[in-house]
Amino acid sequence: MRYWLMKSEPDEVSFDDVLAAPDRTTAWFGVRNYQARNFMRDQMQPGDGVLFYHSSCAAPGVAGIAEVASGPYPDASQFDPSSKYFDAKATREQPRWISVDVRAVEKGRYLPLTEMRGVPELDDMVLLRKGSRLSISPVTPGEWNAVLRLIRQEQ
DNA sequence: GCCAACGTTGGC
DNA sequence: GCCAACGTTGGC
Repeated sequence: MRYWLMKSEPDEVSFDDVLAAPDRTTAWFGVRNYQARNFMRDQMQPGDGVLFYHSSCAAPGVAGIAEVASGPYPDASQFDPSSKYFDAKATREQPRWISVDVRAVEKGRYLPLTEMRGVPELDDMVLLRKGSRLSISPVTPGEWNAVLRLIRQEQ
């Protein structure tokens, strides 16, 4: 069992959107970075823990807890010419990009990035490293436990 | 809107 | 295979 942090722009897909979706599950599409793709393809397993992170918004932070809910499969948006994620070099026979399904599990207190930066257990988090832009990054068990403790704190 | 940091592209 | 130019990410 591994742990991950996955970034989503809440204007596109927010944690509440996933909570409201059928089976609280959504396809994670639009990843167009090879390192992030390889994490999904090679390392993610159904049941892995996911920190659902809101990026590119007024107050970036962890919006909820989710889990990986499928194995990898081709990202449909790469084949759709009307999608901004269309990739002319991808074919059905040779897909380039993949998705996994993600299921919302628990919504706690919103944990802002600004607060995360002050938490000693999170000092080495990939997310917090200078210049880190990965949309999917690994989370250690220690980091996972620290984040869960924080989001379950009373407000 | 700015801009640092990083990834990708393409000429050579 | 190098690397400059360009594009993107994402916090601020």
